[in-house]
Amino acid sequence: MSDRTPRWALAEDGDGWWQAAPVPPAGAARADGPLLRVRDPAEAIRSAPPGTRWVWRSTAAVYPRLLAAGVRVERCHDIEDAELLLLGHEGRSGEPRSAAAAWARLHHAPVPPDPPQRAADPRAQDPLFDPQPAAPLPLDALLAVHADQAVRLGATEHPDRMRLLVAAESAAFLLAAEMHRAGLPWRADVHRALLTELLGERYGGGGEPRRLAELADRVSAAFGRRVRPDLPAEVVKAFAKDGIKLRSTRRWEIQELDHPAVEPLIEYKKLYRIYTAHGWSWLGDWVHAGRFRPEFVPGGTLTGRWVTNGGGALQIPKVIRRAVVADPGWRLVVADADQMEPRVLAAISRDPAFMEVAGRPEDLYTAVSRQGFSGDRDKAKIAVLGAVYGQTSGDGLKNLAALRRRFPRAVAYVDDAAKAGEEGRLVRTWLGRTCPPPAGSGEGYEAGDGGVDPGGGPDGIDAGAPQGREDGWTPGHASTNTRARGRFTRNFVVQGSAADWALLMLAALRQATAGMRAELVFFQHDEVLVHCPAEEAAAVVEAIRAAGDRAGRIAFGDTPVRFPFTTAVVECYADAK
DNA sequence: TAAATTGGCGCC
DNA sequence: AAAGGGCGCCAATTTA
Repeated sequence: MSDRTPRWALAEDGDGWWQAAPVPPAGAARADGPLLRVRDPAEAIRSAPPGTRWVWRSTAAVYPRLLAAGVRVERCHDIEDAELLLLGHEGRSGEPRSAAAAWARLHHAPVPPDPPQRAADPRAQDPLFDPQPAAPLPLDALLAVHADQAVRLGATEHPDRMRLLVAAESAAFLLAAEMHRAGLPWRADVHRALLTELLGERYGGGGEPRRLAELADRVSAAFGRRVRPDLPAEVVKAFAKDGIKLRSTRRWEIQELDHPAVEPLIEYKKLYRIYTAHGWSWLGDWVHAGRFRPEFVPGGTLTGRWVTNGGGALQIPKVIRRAVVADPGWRLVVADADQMEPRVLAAISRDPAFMEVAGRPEDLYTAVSRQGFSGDRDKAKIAVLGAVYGQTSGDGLKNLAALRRRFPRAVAYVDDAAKAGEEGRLVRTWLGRTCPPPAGSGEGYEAGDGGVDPGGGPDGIDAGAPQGREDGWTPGHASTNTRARGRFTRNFVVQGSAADWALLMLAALRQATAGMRAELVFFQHDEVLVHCPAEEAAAVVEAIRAAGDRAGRIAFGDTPVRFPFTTAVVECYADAK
């Protein structure tokens, strides 16, 4: 990837002043361009050419205040995120990733530990809020780290892919800040009505909801004595008294039981969950002025999926989505990538038959079902998911054999990833995000080339299988932990590569909507919500379709695999299903 | 008493 | 239908 975009660096100098300068060409010691020293970083942005890629310590630390000043940035290079990705690729996950730490490593100085993550503030509307507080790094030091990162990016297994990953995740941090600022439209009045409808009135206006109390009473009545349904130990004991032995009180364990407590107990669990996780107090904490503003963290999981801090934004119960309503005259475009993970598996495994199936203009599982599953879509779906998740028992295992016959390379790809994990090696996503070493593998992890490469390349990173590991791994004896590690790495390459694709898709969509009034307001693994004026909805739908295609081409090159969306234009999120 | 762990369940 | 992967959050319980 040749990047002719101008690059400027921006750094806080510690006195409340900011410095900005063009990034010198590789090899040059010092910028020959202007050196700006300003009070307001927005001023620096406005002084540089439009489209500049901004090199800074942390997007989350800088960008909110730029947005508050009315300044948007097209692209950036987030030093601390790049450091995280590079350390991972080098087999050094867990080493501090702050810019200061990167600088210290470069100069063989004592490496400061990363500052602890602060909990999200429900009222975080303050643009100066910094989720990653850290000592500022002077401009020259930042430039030195940036130059070092450029060299290390060039030394990765697939430099072009890795640069793509770094650029895309940097864009994702820009988007995350923009989505936080925009907020998800949220009707507190609708939410309140919904809660009352589901849970009943609260005793005394703020106490336990009536329906919850009634259900708890019914559970007690069914057992003939007082049993609190939210205490698993009490529930297990109560069932035992009635001659039913339970390993847990999980819903799937109890729902088939023949006992009068089961029905009210399951209903209680469902409503209790809503009450505690998305009830009245959640509403008071998280919804202000008609918006829910979670803090999105791109790449917050090991696989590269995003997480959110506070508000449980990625676990909003479907029933609560009734409260997500577009502004008057506006719409929500809800787009869900169809079978994202199997399509990604087709693209990364290069299995010809699976790619062909994933390129047909129809439901992927239906297409798979015609290849050795005699049209049984459910069986085909179970087999595919079982392969991706590493299912160890049940129907998935039976159907896996049929899948392996028809799509040997696709199944071999995930099997190889599982084997790598069991042998203590590292695996990577398509763009190069790398899984951490197994717990207990200690210091000095040998990072080499590799990961899973069924194309016949070098056979992965050689971990050297250190002795005395906590996971009990020894050659030839697959422990429970070893198998779990295999399931993790198996899933990692698919879930992670899907997250790679999603990053590129979001970056493309963000770019496409930059000239519109439309705003991305929510993202959840394979689903994106855009809030836009009704008259823009059709253009947004098309932009999403194009972004999916473009992401597929940029990530995986020219393959027959398609990445379609199911898209709905609605006023209320709950109507999208 | 505070921090860490557990059980359970919401989402993908 | 359940069980494989990834999370966050809550309440209760255990540990330090």
